[in-house]
Amino acid sequence: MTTRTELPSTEVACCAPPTREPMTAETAAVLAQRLKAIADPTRLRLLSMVAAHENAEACVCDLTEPLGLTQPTVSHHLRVLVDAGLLTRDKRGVWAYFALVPGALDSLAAVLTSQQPAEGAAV
Amino acid sequence: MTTRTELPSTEVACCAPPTREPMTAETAAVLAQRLKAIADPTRLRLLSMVAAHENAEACVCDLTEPLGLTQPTVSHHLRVLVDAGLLTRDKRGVWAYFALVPGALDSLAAVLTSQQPAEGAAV
DNA sequence: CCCAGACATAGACGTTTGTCAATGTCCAGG
DNA sequence: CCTGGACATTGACAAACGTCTATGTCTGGG
Repeated sequence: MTTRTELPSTEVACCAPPTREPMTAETAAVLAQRLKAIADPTRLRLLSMVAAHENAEACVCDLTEPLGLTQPTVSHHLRVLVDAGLLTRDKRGVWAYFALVPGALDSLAAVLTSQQPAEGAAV
Repeated sequence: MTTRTELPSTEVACCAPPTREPMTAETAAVLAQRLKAIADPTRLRLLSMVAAHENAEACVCDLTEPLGLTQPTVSHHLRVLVDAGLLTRDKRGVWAYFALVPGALDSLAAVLTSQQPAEGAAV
């Protein structure tokens, strides 16, 4: 830490002071948790595969085989995506159908571009 | 896996077949690696703090104190962000100045919304 | 009533990640 | 030169993560 605090202006400062307010630690923690949900190759492919279906809806059995992973692993990743508010689970009969939450990915992307919290769009 | 392969149409299918091509494993791996760089509370705050400066430029000494972390830890996170193509490092004299790469965050966000690789905008 | 199949959960294990203390490197001043 | 300060690098360690096997739960059919 440079001794930039309460010193006369003769002291050298390495950079200019901030003009805007930086992100809060709490906001960063919430955003990071949501980003962690999609910062995984398998989960990105799962999202893509669900989106590639006709009604943006797919069941586990169709998602397991193309990934080359076991069923419990796929189930685990799907749970992470559901908990992050990116997918919805709908169990009809024996099968569980997963669908994209409309606008969830877009609101996440919007936070990155605007550098604004946009707390209202959170889960 | 359901026995949906090479069976007559009398077999029940859990969901409709995909209409579009899902994301490649390689594309998912590259995207996930870039997302991992920003899927961390400390790094999100670092990006925000750099962006909050006047010229979108800041040195390590100004970033360490508000985070409450040690200097090597901050240096490590900055390295991750530089490697991910989100920040640039400019060492002038004794100090190292970090600046946002214009459009880097936006191109990352654009991939999420469009669900398209957009490889041309990669690092 | 029992069985088979679809999916979830629990526990275990190797790998990755975030953090720190200690040390190295480079630049500017005296 | 030699010293102090800014930053990077290394090594170590605990926590978190991704994956698997084994098992549980629930539903529909015979």
